[in-house]
Amino acid sequence: MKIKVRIAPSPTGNLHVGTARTALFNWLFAKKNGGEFILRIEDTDLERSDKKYEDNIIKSLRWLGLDWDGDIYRQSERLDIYEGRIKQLLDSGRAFWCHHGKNELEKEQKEQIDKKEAPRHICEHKKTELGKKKGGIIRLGVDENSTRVISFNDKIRGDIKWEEHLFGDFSLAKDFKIPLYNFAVVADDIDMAISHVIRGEDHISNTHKQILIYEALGVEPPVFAHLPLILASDRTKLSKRHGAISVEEYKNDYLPEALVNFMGFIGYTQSREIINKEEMAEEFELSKVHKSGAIFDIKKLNWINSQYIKKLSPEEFKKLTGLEELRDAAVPLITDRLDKLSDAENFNYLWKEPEYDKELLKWRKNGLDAVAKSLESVKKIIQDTDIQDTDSLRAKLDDLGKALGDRGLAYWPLRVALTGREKSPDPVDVTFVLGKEKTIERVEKAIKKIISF
RNA sequence: GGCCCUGUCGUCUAGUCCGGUCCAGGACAGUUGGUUCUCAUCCAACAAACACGGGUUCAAAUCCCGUCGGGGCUGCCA
Repeated sequence: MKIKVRIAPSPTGNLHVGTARTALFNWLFAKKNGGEFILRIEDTDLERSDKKYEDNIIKSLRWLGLDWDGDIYRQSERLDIYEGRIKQLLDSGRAFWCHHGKNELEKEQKEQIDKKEAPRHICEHKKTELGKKKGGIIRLGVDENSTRVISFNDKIRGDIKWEEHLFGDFSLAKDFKIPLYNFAVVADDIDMAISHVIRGEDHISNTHKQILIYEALGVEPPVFAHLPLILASDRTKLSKRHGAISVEEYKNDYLPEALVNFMGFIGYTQSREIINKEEMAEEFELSKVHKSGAIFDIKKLNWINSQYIKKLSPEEFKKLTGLEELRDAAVPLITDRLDKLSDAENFNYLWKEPEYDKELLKWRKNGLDAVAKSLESVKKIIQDTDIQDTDSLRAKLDDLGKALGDRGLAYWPLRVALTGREKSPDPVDVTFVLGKEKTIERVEKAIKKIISF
């Protein structure tokens, strides 16, 4: 059997991280088994679907590197397929036009819930000729007296069973060319010869309905596998109120490789902490996917991201941050201490004049006069030294520190003069990046700050 | 309410199928210490979990029963 999987997002919002994770797992499964991975846009809900979301989904999947095979399928372009299948169901008598109004159905279900029953609806007139279209809806007939148990073997969870009489008739389409989710999915998966349906856990309860549709259509269902959900920190399904949920919102701070690496860990234990998707694919087994939901832990993502940032080449880093003017030597100073790309701004003293209060120049109990003296000596050292030779500059500053009886008195004021910050990389490295001229300029500026009050 | 899924450190998890090697291991986060002018890195250490109750057994995180908890679905959305 040819392995064929799909990711089927609906364009009602930007690409959700949950959808992205599902896409990744489908991608991994396809790669591992030499199968095909298809992208199908489920845009049957005309009111909520929007082309701009479709564009975002496509763009985001590309950004993540989750490339699909072949053309993009859109349900809105496949209406004939649904019409054919819905007529087949109508002709065989498995589906029928239901004329109960929406309100009537809702009222009935409410009463059932009050009576502590499973909400369901069975049309009495499904076999009658009343069924000619007159503003009704097409539903699949389910035998309310059935004693049958519908079951499927989930590749992640094992057998999942359902008693057929527990769910009533359900809706398939509003019209021949207006299919509803459960029906459209089945019609498409059949037409596209999907072999494995790998999707989120929230679809488990749709699966039995879909199996009934396969059955009515006389087609063998595919293999199903339901991934655990991505949870927010309050353990509920990740949604808008939890903040960043679309891939879009991660693009400024995170590397796609890092996000993919992280998503690979939501519901799966990879053999290494840092692993790319090709390596994940080699080891991927559906049976090893976890069953319980996992919280989206941004701190772990940050750590993974920092690991990837450290490995960035100066060219890559400059391109990603737009800091094209930066000297290559400055890049590792930044990337070694970065979680999120946008935090590169914290190192702007490498390309901008720093501003700071002169009090910051003080080292421990030493007064500003001692600081000024130290800076004068430092300035002299820098003037007389080839600063590209960091070892020798460091040695001279060490000597100064010894002479002053405190290494900090030599290093701290210089560091603040150059960066204007409490925390920064080694001032010797910053000197190297800034160059002799700029360094002396900033040291002089610091001295002036002190003596000009 | 009904149905379905699920339950090991704060978080992600290893171990559960085939009970002993687990007074439960790793990673992230946290805390402390070391290196150090500060930060980061690195190193060392600390704290931290088998949801609960029964049962089976010489022995249970692992098997059985029950309870409780969490989540999802319950649409003429997907």
